[in-house]
Amino acid sequence: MASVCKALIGLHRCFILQQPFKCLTVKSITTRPLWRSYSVASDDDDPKTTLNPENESLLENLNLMGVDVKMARKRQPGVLRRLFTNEEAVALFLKRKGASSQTVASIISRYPRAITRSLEHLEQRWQLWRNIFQNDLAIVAILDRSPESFFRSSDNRNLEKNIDFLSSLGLSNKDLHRMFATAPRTFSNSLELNRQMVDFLEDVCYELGGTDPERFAKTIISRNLYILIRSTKRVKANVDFLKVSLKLSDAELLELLQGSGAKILDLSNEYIKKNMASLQGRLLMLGCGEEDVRKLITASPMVLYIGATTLRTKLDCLLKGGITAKQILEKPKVLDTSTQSVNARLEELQQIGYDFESNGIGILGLSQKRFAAKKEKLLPSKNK
DNA sequence: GGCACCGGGCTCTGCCATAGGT
DNA sequence: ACCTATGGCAGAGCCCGGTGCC
Repeated sequence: MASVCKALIGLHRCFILQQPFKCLTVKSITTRPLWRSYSVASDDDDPKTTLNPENESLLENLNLMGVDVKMARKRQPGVLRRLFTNEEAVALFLKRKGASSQTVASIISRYPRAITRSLEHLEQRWQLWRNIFQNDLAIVAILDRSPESFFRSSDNRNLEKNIDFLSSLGLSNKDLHRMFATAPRTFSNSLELNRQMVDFLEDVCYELGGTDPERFAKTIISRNLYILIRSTKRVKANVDFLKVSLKLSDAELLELLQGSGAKILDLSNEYIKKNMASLQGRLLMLGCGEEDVRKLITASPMVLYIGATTLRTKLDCLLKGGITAKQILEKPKVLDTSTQSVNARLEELQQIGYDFESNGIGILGLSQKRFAAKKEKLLPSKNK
């Protein structure tokens, strides 16, 4: 069978050699690729379809596998024109790792280039991931969520170098694991790109008069695992924006960035600006001073994470419940609670006659468990 | 026991543009 | 001419509990 296949491939090559074919750039495919009888489109008048028709037996195969061919075509049309692909081997490989047929189909639909990877490449890449994860299913789950992260790069050596590099920064295994799980794209970045971000962070530290740039970079990355999938341009814009708009000294900015500010560094720059403006506008309108707002944001940069609309509804909801802007400034943690929870809690507390003026609003920012316990304690005394 | 402070956990893809290779 | 690999972007919060102080 294999020899027949080989012979056919040889024949096929002779046939297609006259064509300008880049379709044979199968440098990474080392397992036996599938040979197919692809029919040249009958409509010879159209040079496009004649020169680059889709591989019909591939389409058939994909259809049989339950792949959404329409989606695949939209995403990576070139893959459907390839003469040699590995869909069967890839599917088998993934299934052996515990992926269901639906998962496999969904992965290929969303990232068709997956079927151009060789078995050898896959085994290697999988092994590198397995050094981080305990079992195959954890990896399958990530592939199912984000096939592109796993399949986009064909460079396993680069993946290896990235792991080495990130480990060398002093990131713990736990951090690496979380990064693989939550920002897998990081590992498909070129080593150079990741290095650029780390260099950039270290430069920021230097410029702000910090003394331990390596620790600074490590801290920010570990606090914000998404940072490495952002552009330095974006992060720089955010650093600059925070510095100017919060009127921070170098030392203050340094503190902020490696503290709670790290989490908002990866936000889109326009978004962070919009949120800042909206927050300032609202609070000033409610009679807060500019300095109050500045202090609030410096102390709880996470408030900038909240979109303008969410913030507006949340503030409205608090105010309607009788909470004052001043109380919110004093206990910004309440903004950490979802509008839904805030609403529910306000209602529950109103029913038992809770007085925010004398008891404060801290109760609104507790975890569900602590809130329930606290409420439980309030009840009997109220009923007496 | 109660509170404040703080940090951590979860989570984040799917698309487009383009340089560069054949 | 066409394809691959890679960079970059928009999108948009909430919850939990340890610890230490009173």
